[in-house]
This record gives sequence, C-alpha cells and structure tokens, in this order.
Amino acid sequence: MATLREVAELAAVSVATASRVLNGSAHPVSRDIRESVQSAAQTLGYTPSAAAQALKQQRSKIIGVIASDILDPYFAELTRGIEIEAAKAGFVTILANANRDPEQERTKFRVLREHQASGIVFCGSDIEGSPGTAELAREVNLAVRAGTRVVALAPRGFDSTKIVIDNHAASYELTRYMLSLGHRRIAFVGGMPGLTAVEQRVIGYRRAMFEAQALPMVLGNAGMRQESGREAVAHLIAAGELPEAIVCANDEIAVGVLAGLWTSGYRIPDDVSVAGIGGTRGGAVFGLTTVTLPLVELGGLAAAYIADAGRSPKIPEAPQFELRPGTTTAAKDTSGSSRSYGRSTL
Amino acid sequence: MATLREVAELAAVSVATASRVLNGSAHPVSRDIRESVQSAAQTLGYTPSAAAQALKQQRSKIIGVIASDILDPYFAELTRGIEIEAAKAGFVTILANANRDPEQERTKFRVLREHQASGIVFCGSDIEGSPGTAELAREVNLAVRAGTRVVALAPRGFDSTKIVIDNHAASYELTRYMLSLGHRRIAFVGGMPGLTAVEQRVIGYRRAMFEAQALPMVLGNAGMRQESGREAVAHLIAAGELPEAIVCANDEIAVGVLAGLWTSGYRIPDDVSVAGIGGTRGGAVFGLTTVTLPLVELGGLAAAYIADAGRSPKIPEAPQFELRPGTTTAAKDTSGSSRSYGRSTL
DNA sequence: AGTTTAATGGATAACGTTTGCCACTGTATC
DNA sequence: GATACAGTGGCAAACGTTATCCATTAAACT
Repeated sequence: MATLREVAELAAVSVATASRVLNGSAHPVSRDIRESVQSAAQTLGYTPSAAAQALKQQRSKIIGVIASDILDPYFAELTRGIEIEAAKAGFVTILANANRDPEQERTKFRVLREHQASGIVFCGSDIEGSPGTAELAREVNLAVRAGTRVVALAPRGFDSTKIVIDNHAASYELTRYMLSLGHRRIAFVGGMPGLTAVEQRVIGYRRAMFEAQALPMVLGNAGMRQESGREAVAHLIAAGELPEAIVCANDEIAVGVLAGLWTSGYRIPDDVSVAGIGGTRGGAVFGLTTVTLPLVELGGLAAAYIADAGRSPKIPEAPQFELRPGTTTAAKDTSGSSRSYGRSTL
Repeated sequence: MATLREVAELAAVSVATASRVLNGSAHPVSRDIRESVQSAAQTLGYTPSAAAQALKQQRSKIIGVIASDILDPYFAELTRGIEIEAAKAGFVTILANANRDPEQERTKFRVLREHQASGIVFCGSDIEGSPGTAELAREVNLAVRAGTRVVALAPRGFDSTKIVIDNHAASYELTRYMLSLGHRRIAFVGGMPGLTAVEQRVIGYRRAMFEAQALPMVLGNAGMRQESGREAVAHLIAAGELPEAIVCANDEIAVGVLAGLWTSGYRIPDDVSVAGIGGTRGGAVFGLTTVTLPLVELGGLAAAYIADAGRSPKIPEAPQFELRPGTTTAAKDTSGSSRSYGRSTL
C-alpha cells in the first residue's frame, strides 16, 4: 500500500502538499502541482489509511449499527437505509447483532466506541425489565455526553437522539381499518412481551378495540419471527374458532400466520383477514395488509444525521407511516353495510 | 476517552508496561504491577483506540463483507454467520451492499481496504459479462497478492480463497428428488441470467431432467426476489397449464411462487409441488422443500479463516448441503409406483 | 520605496499504540 | 568470583495522517 510520503516523493512535493491535494483541504494548491500529485497517486495506487486519519482526527468515518436480528427484514431494511446513506457521505457501516440482549448490546457498543465510530445507531427497542438495561443506559449516556452521536430508531430508555415511528398510532389506525371493514372479532398476535415497541402496538390495538366496543384478544408471546405467527395460528386453530381478522405485531409474524392458515387449508382473505406492521418486502408479495413504515428512509435519516455532525444539529423528524391495504375482505355478515374499503385483490 | 498514557501515569508505570498489561503481550509483567495497571484502567474507563492499534500493527480487526442484497435472507444468514464468528475473535464486521454491480463492488472493496480490513468476504457470485468485472478482478488480485485475505463464498473469477457450495450438485439432487416423487413436468424458475451460481443450478437441473428423459423448462429472468417468483407463476398461469412441480433457483423465489399459487387459489402441494434452494429461515415456515445450505456456518468459516490469519493457512472445506423435504406430494398418476419419499406434511 | 496582503508550499509536532532494544535486578551456573 | 541468564521494566522510534506554524514569493496597496 502506497503511503502519502511515497506519493509526495514521486511528485517531488512535501507530504503536507500531497495531503492537501488528495484529501480535501481549504489550503490552496496550484493547478500544476495538484495535477502532478494526483497522477503520482494514480500510478502508485495510493489509498489513504483510514486508521491514520482516524487517529489524527480523533474520529473515523464509521457508523455503528446495533441490530436485534439481521434476518428480520425490519432490521435488514433499516440497515440497508443506513448503509446507503452512509456510503454517500463516505462513511462505512459496522454491523453488530445483539439479539435483543442488553449485555450483548453493551459489549457491541463498547467495541464500536473502540473503533471511534462517529455515531452508533440502535435499531431495536429495549425490553422492559431486562437485566443489564441500566448498565447499558449508563454507558450510552456517558458516550452521548462525551460527544458520540447515538441514535435510537425505536423507543429507548437512554438519552440518545431518537427518531421513532409512532407505534401506538400505527397499530391504532391499522386496527381501525380492520374494524371499518366490519370485523369485530379481531385478534392481535403480539411478539415478545416487554419489547417496548410491541407493547405500544398492543396498546394502540386495545384502544381501537375499546373505542369500537369490541373484545380485544391478544396472544402470542414467543418471538418476532415467522415461526411465532405460525405457532399462534396453530394455537388458535387448536383452541377452536378462528377470529375474523388477525392483526400482527410485525410483518414477519403476519407472514407466519398466513403460512399457518394456508397450510391448514384456510383461504385468505375469505376465511380470515390478516394484517402486519412494517411494510417490509416480505409481506408485499403476499398482498399483506400492513402499515408501511419507511424503514429505509428512517435508517437513512439516522445515517445522514450522524454523517452531518459538525454542521446541522437539527434532529430529523420521523417519517410518517402509511396504511397499505392488501388482500383483506370485509366481514361477511356486515358486508356492504359498513363503510367498506372494498376488497382489494392482487 | 482515557488513553494509555493516562492509565500509565495513574498506575505509575510506563506506557509500554501499561500496553503490555492491557493488550496481550508475551512480555512478562509482575503480578502486582499488572493488577495496579488493570485497576487504573478500570477507574479511568480506558478503551483502547482501534485506530492507533490498526495504524501501528498495519492491520485492524475488521472483516469486510460485500453482499449483494442484505434483504435477501441468503445474504443475511451469511452475514450473520460472519458477524458471530468475527465477534468471537474480537473482530468487527463492516457491511457493504453492492447490488450485484461490479462497479459498486469495486468501490466498496476499495473503501474496505482503506480501513485496513484484515479480510474481505464476497458473498455473492459474479455475473458473467457484466461490465467492470475485469477491473474488479484485477484489483482484487492485487490485494490478494499484497496479503489481504479475500474470501469468496460463491463462484468468482478472481484469485481469492474460495469456499463454495456445490451449486450444481445441490440443484441436481433436488431435481432428482422431485423426479423420484414421480413428477415429470418440472419447471425451473431461475433468477438472474448470468449469475454464475444460478447458471450452475440451472445446469444441475437440466442434467437431472436429461437423465430422466424429462423435458426441461426454465423460465424467469428477473431477479432473485420473491416478486420474481410471483411473476413467474403469473406467467405460467396465464400461459395455460401449470407444471406438476417447480424448482426455484433460491428460496426467495420459491416463496414468491408459493404466494402466487396460493393467492390464485391453488393448493400446495396438492396441485403443485414447490422447492427452493438455500434452506433459509424464510422458507422453513412454509414447509418448503429445499436444499439447506449451511449459510451461517459457511459465513463463520470465512470469518474464522480471516481472523486466524498468521496461524493456520489451511483453507476450510465448504460444508455439505442437505436435502430438506417439505410439503411436496407424489405425482398423482404415478403415486405409489415410484420410490416414494412419502408426503411429509408439517 | 515601503508595507500590507494573498497565494502557495514546507517543516514538524502531534494522534495512541506497539515493540525492539537496552538496563537493571536477582539467581543459578561454571 | 566471574559469567550467564531469566525476569521485569523503561525509552523511544515508528505507523500514516493532518494541522499549526513559518517562509517565500508576487501582487497590490499606501
């Protein structure tokens, strides 16, 4: 790997000048010298050492991402958004999986700091009462006070910048939509208990049901994965009657619910209407009714905010979610009577 | 952030000694001094500067990952495997999306080298005839010769270490399995044309069909995503008769095929048997017949190989794939006559 | 002519580590 | 008693950059 000094020597200038030419500097350099340095760099295949730059400038162009589960499209899309925007700004993204475990999050957080990350993005929400949460919060708060940009893309108990979707409203609107189709027996399949974002979604669901004087039914306390949805359906089927509609805490669970229903011979949406939250790519192909959270955009916002440090300190607004109706059907008995959104088929 | 010098001062020793205590060194340090340094580090909250270490040692504990599409579970699982194993070895994973574009791959590759990554993992295969492939290969070969560990987890035209699954055999075995169920009219829904890994799978399929004297039918030349599978099915349905079985180039496409069939009212596996390749989490919930590629393990192997540089130079074997029968059914007309694997339902 | 000013380039001191080399102990060996 | 040697610790030179000062020149003012 060619160094700046070698380039400087070849171009017969000082390292200072070479540095000024090759990496942005306000210091003026005459046109011919600039060109000779550039050609020297070209022939030598010069690549700046990020390590040296980071050491010198006390911060590297690194954005750390702490995700709960990269296999969940929710986090994959977030990560993707971060990566794209980061790359635009010349930043690089370090990915860390933490499996929703505060201890692991803390470890990863520390590693990210060792690497002088300019900013760190927490993608998932925290879990109420999970051991290690307090220690994590303390450490994060320390880092924030020390100037590291920390962004949380979900509800979190520490003092970071927060860019979060209104989970409560998303779930509320979605449930209202299902109600507006005439359904009354709507179940909510929620994933991990304690996960703040999920709890908020449960609350939104309950409120909508309460307002409609419909009986809420929340079940499922496994994970946030497809398998969890499938298990919940198996449970529902075993228990007897299926609800008219099922609202899921996220798209993955919803897809699992679809799989469970389909493989058990039920027809969607004729027998049951299913909805998810997230708007991830995985649900789209099934025509899943969902609330699209602009995840890629959300991640991009976080990355841009971090990359822009120094300059604009204004915290970006969280983008709006949007209801995306899929293949749901109006309730059979009240069909036509209620304000119907119609049945949209693919 | 506390520095080594501060720790040394507090412990009343030299930086050298502090360094030796805090970061592994063969140089012996007496027990009491070691302890006082450790406690000093503790109280100061010392965190080593990865940048300084990288600069000094000319290589940082970074593994770069160049993925085609992090939203595809195939790459997500690979990435996950890499990340887990990397973390175990104290390495950190930089994620770069390159969208199967050699130009982007080259850019990302360069950025990764700037960050002195100890190794770089290419997750996806290359695309024959894609512009920029030659330049990428040249650059990679240069890096390899310069000592950077480059690992390809799919067929690639450059001189990197390769740990690749036998795509040809995977597809061949899978097709043979479908044939063994008595199916004759088996279509192959292949994704992107030119993608080496896919081409190999097509060949495996063709060979199995040839050997069975069945008529091959390859269609679909969109992407590798669920949507592509759905489109292919729409095409098949519009064209008239559906095949008895559909083998897909990957699980994502297969899931899309399932979605297309289900939402069009077909029953799986009674009407059509569907199979994918990959064994990703996404297919599991549907009981998809697939060839499980040990992706997490594969990624882990790459990471371990890179992290182990210096020591063991032996290139790991690619792990074996395995056929995972799901909800497929024997052909109706020959049911019972052929060596039947039976119908496995979930 | 004297003086400010802008434009340009060079030296050089950091940034926080690691490590090769030397120095100083004791203790064992001849 | 001289020599060797293992055990410890410190000094100081890197690693590749950037940024702060200076130095030089030339142009543009009084």
